[in-house]
Amino acid sequence: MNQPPLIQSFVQHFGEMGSRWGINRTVGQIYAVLFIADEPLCADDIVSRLNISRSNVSMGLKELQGWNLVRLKHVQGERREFFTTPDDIWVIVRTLVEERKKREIDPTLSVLRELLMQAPSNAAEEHAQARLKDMHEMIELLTGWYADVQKLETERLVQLLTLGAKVVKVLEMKDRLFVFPGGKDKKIFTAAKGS
Amino acid sequence: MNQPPLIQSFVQHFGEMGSRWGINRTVGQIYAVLFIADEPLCADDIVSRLNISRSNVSMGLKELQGWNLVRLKHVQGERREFFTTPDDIWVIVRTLVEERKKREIDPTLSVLRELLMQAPSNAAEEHAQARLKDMHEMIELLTGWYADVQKLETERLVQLLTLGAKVVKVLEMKDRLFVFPGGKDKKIFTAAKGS
DNA sequence: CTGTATTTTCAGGAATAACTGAAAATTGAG
DNA sequence: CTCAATTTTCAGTTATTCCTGAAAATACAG
Repeated sequence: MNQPPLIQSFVQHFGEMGSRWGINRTVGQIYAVLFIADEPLCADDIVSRLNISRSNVSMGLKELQGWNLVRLKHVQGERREFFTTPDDIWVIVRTLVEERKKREIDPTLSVLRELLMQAPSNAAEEHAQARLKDMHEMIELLTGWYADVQKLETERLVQLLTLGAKVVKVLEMKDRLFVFPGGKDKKIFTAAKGS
Repeated sequence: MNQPPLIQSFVQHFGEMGSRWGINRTVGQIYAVLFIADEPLCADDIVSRLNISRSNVSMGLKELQGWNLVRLKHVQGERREFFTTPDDIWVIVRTLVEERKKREIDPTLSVLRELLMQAPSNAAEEHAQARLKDMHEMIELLTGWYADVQKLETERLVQLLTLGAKVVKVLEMKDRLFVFPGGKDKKIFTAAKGS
């Protein structure tokens, strides 16, 4: 089936990017087709849009489901299975980040933890371990921050992103304040002198 | 050359992760060897540590240099070239993020911009474009935030990461304050009532 | 339960990517 | 400039990943 040129370009681009994203061309294209479709698609819809074999689509969909990037959606009166991507782009981003973290970071984190448990047996290992420690601390900090931010509602998250580095200004401001705790939701703030 | 078991494990792990990170096993191992070494290494050092061909090392180093992940370091009285990774882990993280953004996000951003310039020619394209717009806005927000945060000194960055989502608390606090601008570095803050 | 629609699996072939050794190119000491 | 040390290139080989069609498995209407 011939697609409008806009969709065509988008799908083709996602295919080309696929390899850089750790999936293959076809899987990237399948995702793009689902993402841009205005309704759930069944496997055969994808076959006709991409000119690839039915079995390839089956495998691609399975991989995308493994990433939690596509969802099964049953269509009234249809026996076949239909697939969609979430409407909310932020749900998609969250899933993508979560899954990439799971595949690209968590295994390394766990190896680093193991290796740091071992006692170094000579000078070379000692230096190596110091290096691993640096890497480990960095990843812990990053993943800790991520775990924290991930919990935010999307509205808050977007707010934070919009603020960008300006948030640091707010932090600096906070540093200059004296905080007198007066209960959980009742604090008194007063300006401090100097910077 | 036989490496201590700790280093061996680390290098092997980086090799295994390589494919998930968009580089191949060998390149991952070369990087690991350089990262963990306590001094600059020349190509032959890497050959002997990894048992791969000299030409493979040459290609791997070239790729890593293309990522700005390894640096050339000349050693006193040596004709051969030596390589290192930066000592500062945050320099490494910054480079990694920058390069991945360049490869994995920027091309898509530019395609999205192009496609959004075109006028949709029918209903299908109209829906598609709305979808692309969502994606585009999300990426712009994310990359804008990144561009901003990237400029921070490492100390500030770490501070921000350590704070995690608590930064939102600070934001909420700020919201409850009345701000009377009194010059660039001189503001007066006073507590507001209610939430 | 039967038979058909649909999906999944998988062995074999096609396409890509990775690796090597040999040869060419480059570098720099003398 | 010469020449040996060193690095890079690249054609051919090997290894890996991707894709397909056919067959098996599954799902479900009747």
